[in-house]
Amino acid sequence: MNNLFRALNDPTRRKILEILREKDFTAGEIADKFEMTKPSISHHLDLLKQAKLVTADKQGQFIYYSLNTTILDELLTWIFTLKQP
Amino acid sequence: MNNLFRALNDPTRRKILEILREKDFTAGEIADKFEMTKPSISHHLDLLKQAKLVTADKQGQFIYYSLNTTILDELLTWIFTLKQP
DNA sequence: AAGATAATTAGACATTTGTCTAATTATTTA
DNA sequence: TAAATAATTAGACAAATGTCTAATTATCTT
Repeated sequence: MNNLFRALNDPTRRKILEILREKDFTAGEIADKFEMTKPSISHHLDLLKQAKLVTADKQGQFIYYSLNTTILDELLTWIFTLKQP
Repeated sequence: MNNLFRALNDPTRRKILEILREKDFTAGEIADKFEMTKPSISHHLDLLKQAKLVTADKQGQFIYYSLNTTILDELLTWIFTLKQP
């Protein structure tokens, strides 16, 4: 859970997740959507990967990133438990 | 949302929320459940309050803290949107 | 009114985090 | 095979974070 909360605790990373909701993108395509250097985005992608919120699929020299929402079920359960009377 | 994610991104604060799920506690009672100084817990409670995850109710020299889960609805909506195909 | 108790605020300090530039690795293409 | 392209890794650095001790504020009790 620690990695998950850490990954979500940054607006850039949350935006990346929202972008990947539409479809898969390469690291470069994602970086193009931000006013930030590629290494910074690469680092954010790494944290998202550590949290298993995204998966990376290398195709030639490109790396496609996909959203993985199943890991969020853990978070949903935690929230629901907290909300339970 | 920033304050919310920030507040949740710490194991001590998440534990405090879980403790408050049972019933309201004073700051001192909460602090007693951790191996950490009172000022540190006070600081965590402040961040939780900033995120509106808890409310504080002063009764005499005691301050009772209560869980507020309604603020989590915002987070639930965000997660569900992300999960939506 | 003085001392005791509950809690916060202030300030210091080490660790973590987010960003950058420069360098490196891997792949494609001329 | 050399140059170009995509992406990451390495290392530096400022800002944010979590913890502590000491001091302060507010309330209660004798």
